[in-house]
Amino acid sequence: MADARAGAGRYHHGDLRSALLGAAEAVLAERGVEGFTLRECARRAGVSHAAPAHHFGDVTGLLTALATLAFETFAASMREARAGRDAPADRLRAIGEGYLAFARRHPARFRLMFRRERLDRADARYRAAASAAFAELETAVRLAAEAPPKAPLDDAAMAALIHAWALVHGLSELLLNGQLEGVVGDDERLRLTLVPAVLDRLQAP
Amino acid sequence: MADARAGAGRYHHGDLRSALLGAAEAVLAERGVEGFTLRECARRAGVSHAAPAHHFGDVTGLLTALATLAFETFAASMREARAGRDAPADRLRAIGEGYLAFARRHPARFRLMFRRERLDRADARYRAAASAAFAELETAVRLAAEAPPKAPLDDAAMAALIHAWALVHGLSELLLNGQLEGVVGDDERLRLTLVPAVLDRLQAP
DNA sequence: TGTACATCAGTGAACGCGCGTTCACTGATGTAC
DNA sequence: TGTACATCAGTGAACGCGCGTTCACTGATGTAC
Repeated sequence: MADARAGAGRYHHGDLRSALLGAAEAVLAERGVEGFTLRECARRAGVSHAAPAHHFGDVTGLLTALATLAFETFAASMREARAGRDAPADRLRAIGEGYLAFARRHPARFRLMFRRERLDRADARYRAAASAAFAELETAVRLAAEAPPKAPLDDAAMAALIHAWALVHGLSELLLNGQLEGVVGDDERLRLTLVPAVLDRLQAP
Repeated sequence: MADARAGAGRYHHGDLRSALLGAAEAVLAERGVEGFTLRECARRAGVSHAAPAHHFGDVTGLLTALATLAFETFAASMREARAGRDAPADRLRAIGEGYLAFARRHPARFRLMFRRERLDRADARYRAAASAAFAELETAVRLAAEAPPKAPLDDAAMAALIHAWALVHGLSELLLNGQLEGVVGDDERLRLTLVPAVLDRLQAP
């Protein structure tokens, strides 16, 4: 019978790729992109420091894989938030909630996804995942702006899309960086009243 | 007669503090916060690598001083943009333009200012400079929302303030990270039509 | 069913690198008398 | 005007650190026959 605990004392790990991604997730959450190192990931996966190169090549490779997974979770967060909200304005607002919810729940992943450095943005899987996530937002804006499903967006609709994205992205950034604490003070008021009020502005494109 | 070129071959530099800030500015612009090191700053200032500690203590000290200067330039950028624009809606829009203009002109400084790590956000001068910059935005929103100059903002006005900040901040981030390129394609259209159209949304709080 | 062999996954020692920090020092400047 | 001395600014050698990368290796797995 095979050992149920994958990798326990065995020479071959069995599923090192997944184990490394899990470890990397934790390192990223704890130390951010800046403090992220391959050696620490290997350490946590209980494997020699040269092992990750086998699966991901280098730091960029591992982080790109991580960002790809993050984009998938991100898209799922928006998809879940919009479930059952059929009116276009409701749906757009819900997408905003899903966007923000992900940023708050996974700050390190969120910051990673939108970086330029240490990420291979030309990677096919990364691009696909990023596009799929963005499509959630775009579709919601299209519906709210009553734009046809496939045709290129005209200036007004495109401006509405950029507005929606910038608004919800900026809100995420400001919250993540703790910038709004200095402005509002009362955290309850910020969370329960102001943030929802700002998200309301997504309703009318 | 004293040597006019400060620091030329002399043991005492004369104005090392300024020279280090200048060098640090360049290092930051070229390598970003991540690639920022004290030793490189010292190298560029033509001074031993232990010298910066004398003036700034450590990396955080130097970066905090740099961020403080950046906030001052940032506030100036908004002040200049609003000069001569007296109608409240015009003024708010102009503040947005100044905000964005600074972000585009000084991406590394912009990113530095809003960081949490490697920055002493409790530093008095840093706080003062950050507050002064933020006051530009707040005042413009107050005028546009017809809120009294000193009293605390009510929910609607506060939401308008956060909306304005998030919008313009998010737009800056997305542009800086090149996120919008994949969406719009045509750079002219983005710059000349869409960004102004998004900034227009600052007019009605 | 067994054997040989290729392929793959992971090891561990070694390398060179640049960093921040420390520390005794030295050269310059300013001040007291 | 001169001298002594304290203070300050900057030096340069040394330290330890963790990193990424390389490389010959070894142990396990799978496949061909």
